[in-house]
Amino acid sequence: MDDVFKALADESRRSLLDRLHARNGQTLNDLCDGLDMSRQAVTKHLAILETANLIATLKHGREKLHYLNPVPIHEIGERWIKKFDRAKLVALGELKRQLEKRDE
Amino acid sequence: MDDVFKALADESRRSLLDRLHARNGQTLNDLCDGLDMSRQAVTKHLAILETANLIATLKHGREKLHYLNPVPIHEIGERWIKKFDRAKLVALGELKRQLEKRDE
DNA sequence: TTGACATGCAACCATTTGGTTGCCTATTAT
DNA sequence: ATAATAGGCAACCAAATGGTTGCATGTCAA
Repeated sequence: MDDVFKALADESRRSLLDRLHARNGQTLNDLCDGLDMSRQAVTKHLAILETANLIATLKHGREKLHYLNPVPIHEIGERWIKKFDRAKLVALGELKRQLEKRDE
Repeated sequence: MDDVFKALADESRRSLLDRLHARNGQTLNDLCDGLDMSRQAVTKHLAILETANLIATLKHGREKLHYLNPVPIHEIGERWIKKFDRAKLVALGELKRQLEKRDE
């Protein structure tokens, strides 16, 4: 799971996932289009996403097709984010009131 | 939002959030307890979490109390993870079938 | 008021990260 | 057959990251 969080920490990688979400099965060159970085940089990002199991690839001739795997993202939602959903932000005023009590 | 993703990318920081989730309003020293790193390292992690608005702090005498703010985590769930929830992992067999079609 | 305690600040360090360039290999099209 | 196309590999680099240590400051208690 750490792999997934680390992979998601980079904006370029999140935008690659967005692109695949918009259109699945793109080649490396497709994914490079319009991006302000070298093909090799993109390759590295894709490798990190693949290691985190966020994308799966399939060779087809000289092309490599990239497919989004939404499962790990879903699991982060289920196993991590949901835990915090019940917690509510205690207003600062409320906090202060509690603190006053502590002193009595 | 990038701040939040980056803050969550580190296991130590996620576990600090977990600790606050278990018991809110802990001091720096509380949070250091049992952790295998210096107080200053923890301070830095907490600063990053605070910048990402994941925790709020309140000075109380010589102590600094740390409170979890679950809102940004919730927002990542709503604004980012939900988007991918509808996407389904296309089985590899399915993918291959699609590829065969491409060639015709 | 003086010592202990809770925290802050700054300099420093090794490793990781995100990027580059140059060249190599494999597949396709002419 | 040959050139163009798609991608892979490796070396290198600067900056960010996660950690350390040493010292300073502010607050509480004896």
